[in-house]
Amino acid sequence: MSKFKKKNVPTEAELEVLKVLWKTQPATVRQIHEELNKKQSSAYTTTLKMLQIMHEKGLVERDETNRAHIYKAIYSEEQTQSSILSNMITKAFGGSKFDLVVRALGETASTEEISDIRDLLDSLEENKK
Amino acid sequence: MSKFKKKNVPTEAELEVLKVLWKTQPATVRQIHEELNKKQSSAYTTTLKMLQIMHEKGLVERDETNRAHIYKAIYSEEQTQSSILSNMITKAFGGSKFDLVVRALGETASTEEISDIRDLLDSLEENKK
DNA sequence: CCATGACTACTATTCTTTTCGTATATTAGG
DNA sequence: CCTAATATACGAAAAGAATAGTAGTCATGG
Repeated sequence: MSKFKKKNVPTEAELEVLKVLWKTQPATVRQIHEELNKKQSSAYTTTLKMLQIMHEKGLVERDETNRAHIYKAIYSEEQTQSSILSNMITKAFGGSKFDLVVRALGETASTEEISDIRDLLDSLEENKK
Repeated sequence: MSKFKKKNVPTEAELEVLKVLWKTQPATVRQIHEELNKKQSSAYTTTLKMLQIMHEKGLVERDETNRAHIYKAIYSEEQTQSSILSNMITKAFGGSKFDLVVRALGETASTEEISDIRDLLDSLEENKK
């Protein structure tokens, strides 16, 4: 019986790294770094450090067989989005998932979006059968 | 014409303060502090400082007429939730509100929740007419 | 074989957020 | 009045996140 589930919510910079990983799974630091630098430049060691920290935290795993370690995200994008969401529901929506959806759809939902959501609900109920 | 809209996303500690304010609008630092301490204790000046910072940032306004300043949130809980959400949609959901809703409803939506959402969608379309 | 380039580890710096101590002013009770 | 309680302001320490520099190692092409 585990005491407290370690919160797996990545920080902002970590999320950027994860995005790259999700696109091109196992990857070396070098590859990840190049990809990140397309958006905004930083030192190679910054990316490296980031990966090392994420490894300690258990956000990524790596293959150390060769000199250049090869990284993979441990949690999928979907899983991560879910944990970000549930963290947020707790902190900013009084624990109510419904409130979050209301707020998200609330003001600016287009007619099209609305029917998309309807379809989603339909398929959710299907699966429940 | 304003250049860049200042992001109004409160930090975690700021959000805690805001929650108290939304419950018992205008309030003194003392009142806010007592309320916060029910959850977790901290120094009075910590709460004070928090409010001062939030004031500078334009998250709260205050009445300085009397010695004990009286604070009010500038943005409603709904507005704040919206900006937190849109911030998050940008950063973690590739800008897709739909994806966020999918993720939120995805796994654990109960039958009851689903029908609640349907009702919500109905009323959204009503308003659109 | 060895010099050069590329890799990891470690440490330090910077920036932001959060927390708190101290100084100073104001108010109210005895 | 004057002391004790309570405010604000200010500065700075502490904690967390992000960035970067340096040292040492490995591997490989010339």
